[in-house]
Formats: sequence, structure tokens, C-alpha cells
Amino acid sequence: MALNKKQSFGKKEQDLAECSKALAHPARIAILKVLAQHNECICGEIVDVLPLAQSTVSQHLKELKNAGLIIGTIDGPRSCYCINWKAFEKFNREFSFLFNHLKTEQACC
Amino acid sequence: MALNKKQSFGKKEQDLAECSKALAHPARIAILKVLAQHNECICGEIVDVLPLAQSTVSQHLKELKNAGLIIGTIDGPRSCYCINWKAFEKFNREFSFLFNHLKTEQACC
DNA sequence: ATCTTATATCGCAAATATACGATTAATATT
DNA sequence: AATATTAATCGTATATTTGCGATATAAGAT
Repeated sequence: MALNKKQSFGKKEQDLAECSKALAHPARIAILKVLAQHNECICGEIVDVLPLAQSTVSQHLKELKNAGLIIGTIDGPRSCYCINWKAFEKFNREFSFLFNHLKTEQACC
Repeated sequence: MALNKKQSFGKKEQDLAECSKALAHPARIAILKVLAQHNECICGEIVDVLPLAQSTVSQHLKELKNAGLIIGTIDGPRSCYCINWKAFEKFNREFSFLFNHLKTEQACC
């Protein structure tokens, strides 16, 4: 039975995996790309650009928000999203930290 | 129906997502950590360290291998894995490239 | 007050991922 | 040749993700 074994791992491993999971879909990468390219926040424009239904895009946005990778603010009847650069830098740092141990002295393979 | 819409996105988005997906489980992060810490390749030692069955670990290793993040060579009756640093560097480069556009001039949120 | 617009949420179906025990394959050891 | 060891694969159950239409919510326009 696929019981949840994820909790058996350390917090750092879980956090990194969680963050990676948020990036694990081309639609969410595409959303981030759009947000990065526009200096100002966007909302339903993302729906126009992506080949997905509005409800699906909304769900992807929610996942990115939950992972802390984007920030969403309500602006009248519309929502405004933008990238949380601090979270990205943290991700990058954690990522590098974990694998910067023996990069130089690789003995095999 | 959850038809595969992933193919509707660009190759770069798909590749990045694919790579991220490989990192999207704490077990696989843990495996990579073990491989990074040991200068030499490992195999069933990973099974001893992780709280998972042998078959499950084997499956995770396969996914990491398919994503190109690790390299596996057969050494007699045992298998020997190690990190593919080049793939990691490529991932890091792609990742940074995608989000290094407007990091500095953030106007909102 | 009603209508429009923008977005989130719900409910569902299909697809994928996770996990394990059992089995298989391949090599060493006896 | 028979046995033990190591790891991959198969079959299966369960859990999670993906995707959409329909509906709800919330604010602005008429």
C-alpha cells in the first residue's frame, strides 16, 4: 500500500522535494517564465498564453503559491501574481549546498 | 479527461519540468545526497540507509537514471551509481537562465 | 439592483506516481 | 551443478496529480 513514507525523510529533503514538485510541470515553468518576463504582475493574461482551461491555470497558480514560489495579491476583481525571488534564491542555495560536497574529486563512472 | 497536455509546451519547459520531477521526492533527494557524500559509487548501501524496500529504491534509482541525473554501471552482480554532475550543472544553468531576466527591477508585490 | 468580468473552488474522470512483495536475471561462491 | 547474493522487473493496491466543466464569489459597470 502506498502509505506516505515521505515523512520518514529529513526536513531539508522534504522541502527541496516540495519545491521541486512545484516546478515539475511544464505549465508551471511556463507560468514562471511569463511572470519573470513581465516586470509587472499578471493575472488572466496567463490563461490567454497557456493552452489550458482557466480553472486548470488557476490550480497551477495555487500550487506555485502554496510552494511559496510566487506571491498573489487581489487587485479589485482580478488577481495579480509575481515571482517570489527570495524563495527562488533559497531554493538555489539549498540545491547547491546539497551537492557541492565532492563535485571536484569524482573517482568513478 | 486528463489528456497529456504536457506536449503542448516548449522543449525547454518540458526538460526543466522533467528534471524537477526527478527531484520531486525526498527519497530521491536522499539518494543523491548519499551519492554526493560518497566519493565512490554505491549500490545496495542506499537500501540500508533509506527507510524503503529494495524494489522501491531500485525504482527511484531508475527514475533518476532516466532523468540523466545519475549514471549506473553494472559491476558484477551489483550495480554502481554515481551523480552525473554535468547534468546537474546543465539543470542549474537552464534554471538560472530562465529566471535571471528581471530579478533586479521588481516593481510590485 | 442587475449584469458583466475575472478568478477561485468543487466535483469528477483519467492518468501517474508511490510502495511493496514476489519473481526473475545475472553473477559469485561452494 | 547447486546455492547464495544483488539488483531489476512484474503485478498490484493505493495515493496523488492533472484537467475540465460547472458553479460560486467578488468587484466593477450599467
